[in-house]
Formats: sequence, C-alpha cells, structure tokens
Amino acid sequence: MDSKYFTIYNEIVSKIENGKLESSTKLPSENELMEIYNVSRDTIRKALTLLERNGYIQKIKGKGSFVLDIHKFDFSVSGLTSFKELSERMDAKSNTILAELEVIKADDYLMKQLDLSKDEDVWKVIRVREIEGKRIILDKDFLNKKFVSLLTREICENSIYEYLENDLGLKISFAKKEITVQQITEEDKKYLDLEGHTMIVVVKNYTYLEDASLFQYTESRHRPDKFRFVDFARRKH
Amino acid sequence: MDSKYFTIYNEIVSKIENGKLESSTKLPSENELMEIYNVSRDTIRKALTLLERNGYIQKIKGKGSFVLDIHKFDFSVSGLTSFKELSERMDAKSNTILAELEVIKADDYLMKQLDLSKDEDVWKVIRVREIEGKRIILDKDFLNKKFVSLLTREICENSIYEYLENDLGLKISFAKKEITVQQITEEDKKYLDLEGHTMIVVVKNYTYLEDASLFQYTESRHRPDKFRFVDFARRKH
DNA sequence: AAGTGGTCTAGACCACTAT
DNA sequence: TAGTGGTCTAGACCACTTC
Repeated sequence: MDSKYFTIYNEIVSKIENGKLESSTKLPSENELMEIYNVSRDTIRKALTLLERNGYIQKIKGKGSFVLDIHKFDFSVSGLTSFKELSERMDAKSNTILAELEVIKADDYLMKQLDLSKDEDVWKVIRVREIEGKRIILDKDFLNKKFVSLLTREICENSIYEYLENDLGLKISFAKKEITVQQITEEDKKYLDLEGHTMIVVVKNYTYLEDASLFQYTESRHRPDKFRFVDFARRKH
Repeated sequence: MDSKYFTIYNEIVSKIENGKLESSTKLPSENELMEIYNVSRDTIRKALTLLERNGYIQKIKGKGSFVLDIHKFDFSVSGLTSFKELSERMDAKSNTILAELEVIKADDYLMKQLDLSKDEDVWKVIRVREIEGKRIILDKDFLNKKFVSLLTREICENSIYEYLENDLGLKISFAKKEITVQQITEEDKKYLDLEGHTMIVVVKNYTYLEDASLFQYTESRHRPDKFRFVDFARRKH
C-alpha cells in the first residue's frame, strides 16, 4: 500500500496531466485539502512538496498553490526515464534491436565505472534504437551480475528497467548523469545511421540502488541532430 | 534569519564538502541529531531530506544516513549555477567579454520565449566566455525590462545573477533547461573560436521568479568539445 | 529486543497577501 | 483582519535492520 501523501500526490498529478486542472489554476488551500482528503496538514504538505519539487505546482506564501504548465512538451532524457517510456510518450515508430548480450569480466574501464574489483562478472548489453526507420541511438548497458543473475533476449528487447523493478524487486533510488559530445567511434559507425555526422552525444548514466550501491552503468550514444534533453531544476532549498 | 533546518543543512553540507565527513560515513541517527542541535525530530528530518534531495546523503531505513561521494568532480552546467560560479570552481583562467548590451522591442521569437506581448522592452545582453585564451561559450541573455530597469557594463562583466539576487532582491525559484545540438550560425562564427567545429551545443534556459513569472531567457552556446553537463536525479518520490 | 528511518497526527506561532 | 503557506514542536505507531 502506498502512503496517504503519495496517493494524494498521484491523484493531483493525474488531474494536472489530464487537463482537469489547468495551468495557473489555484489549488484548494491546505486547510481545505485537509478536509477534502480527511488527513492532517502535514500529510497534505508532503503531497504538495512533492508536486512542487517535480515541477507541477508553485506555492506562494500568502496566496496559495498554483498549477504550472512546465510539463507540456517534454520529450526528455531527463530523470530516470527509460527509452521505452520515452518512445511511448512521443508515440513515434520506434524499435529496439538487440545487438550483443553476454557476460564479461570487468576490464579496467568498467572496474572504474562500476566500482568493481578485478574479474567480477558483468552483463554487457548493446542495443540499437530505431526511430522511424533510422538507427539513431546506441545504448550500451553494463550491469553488475551480483544483482542480476539472469538476463534474456526477451527482457532486453522489452525493458530491462521494468524487469529489474517489477520482477527482481530491485529498487532504484538515484542516478548520476553526464552529457558530453565526442568524436564518433568505429562502433558508432557500425551500428548507427550517422548520415555524415562526425560527432555524437554521449550520455553516461550511473544508476544506484536504495542502499546506495552502484549497480548499472549505461552509455547512451545519440545522433546529435536527434538529441534533446529537458530538465526542470529548483533552487537548492 | 535562515530557518533552523536550513542552518543545520548548511552546516552538514560544508562538513561534507570540506571532507570532515567522508563518503560512506554514517551520520548520527535522527534521535542523536535532535540532541546535538537541540531541535525536534521534524526539523532534523527537514534538513536530512534536503541533503538527500541534493545528493549529499542517502537514508536507509533501519540503518541510518550515509554520506555519498557524488559531488566529487562536478564541473557542471547543472541546476541554476552561473558561469561565474562555474569558472571559480574549476579555477581555469576565464574571462568575460561583453559584446552587446541594449534594450530592444520583443520580436516574435522573444515574445514566445519570454511570454511577452508585442513591443514590450527587453534587455539583450551578449557575452563571450573565454577559457584559457579561447572563446568557447556564447551567452545570449534576454531579460524582461519590467523586472530589471537598469543594467550596466560593470554588472554584465561581473555576474548579472548576483546583481539580480543581491541588489534587486529578485528571488529566483526554478528554471527549465533544454539541451540540443545544432548547426553553427554566422553569429557563432563571428564570436567564437570554433576550430573547425560545425555544430554547437545549445542550452536554452527559462528562469522563473518565486511568483512563477518568467523573467529571463538565456541561450548558452557551447563549443561541443568543451561542453559537459552533470546531473543528479532522484526517483520522483 | 533495541535502534533506525517513514508516516501520520494535532497544535502552535510566524510572515506574507489580500481586503 | 482573515486567510495563506512556512516553521517548529511533541508524541504515536509502523517496517526494517541488527543483535
């Protein structure tokens, strides 16, 4: 069972995403929400704080809470969103090709990226993402085998993310992401339709579990003309 | 006066950044912190929640709160960080050249970006960022004149951001950022040392005040080989 | 069984915005 | 002056980890 405040948060999120609550609408006051949902003020405030943090509303002292319209056109690589979710949201014709799937021993580079000791086993998954018939994105995933004992073709062709969360019950807590632009490699040429581009956008992603253990390193290589990243950032307090 | 929880947050942040609290150290429990700082549990929890949200610690149920080492090598364009803060942090030799400073009437493009009506006044500031003698970044700032009546050469050569916050008392609340890669323009050629590069990383930034009014649009154009963006993202609950 | 963080409640006072 | 969100307190119960 989800917590009360998370249930309330989700109800309001879906009202905003459905358009039942339009942007710049004023939400009921905290006191009114207490009565509506029959909970304490603290519970309401937890829900509103979440909404604010995730860019759905803005609270203004003395005035109230107002719906923002930031989330309108967000095809983003942001947060922890996976490719599958992205392509569903933008409903372009997309397709995943599994290029490589094997267990390897960690080399020096991976030992550094995944914080491993020598010769530990690592899943290596290479997938090519096709959008409207063009091979646009190259995803290289490396997963610590300690956490994931089995990985099949089916899983990789669907969503590894969903498998980890739903079937294995792994709880992803946070991720660190780095975006740079680099010269293309032979591997990029082999797998992607570069159409003359000589540079590639590299998104490195380090994924951590709830106990702060680093278990996945992903390198997502995007053709520059098709790359877009959207981010919502609040001040740090 | 800052709030209690924010003071406690800042104390712990500086201990982590000074290295007085090393990574994977366990913080005192919430009960102990209550006694140390002589506050209620809720106040401690607010401080810890902030620390967790900003990537300094990880809380683990039943175990405790642990210091993360995510912030080690972060030369990033992340959050609301300004160029001045960035260059100070990375202490490379950097320099700002003010190329243009004027008041213009909003054209169609700006009306859209800044949510203005026709013919409203807008500050246009173009600055070139030099790093180690090379002109690497082109910053184009557009500020709604309604909020900023005066802007001088000195201010632009230092930090507009500091001027807005400290002198004008404008409170920046959140920002939306978009990163794409585009073909260079004549303007890029004119102002930057492109060294053969034909593409440029474009960071569009929409900055909002505490009352959710959009007051600044910034386009930051980075030479691709010198661009790096680092982001820390927690799950959305 | 003892200690930890997670949720929820009820009540108080404050600073800001509207009127 | 009334209503709003922001901070702080004190106490309760829960689920999880460790012993």
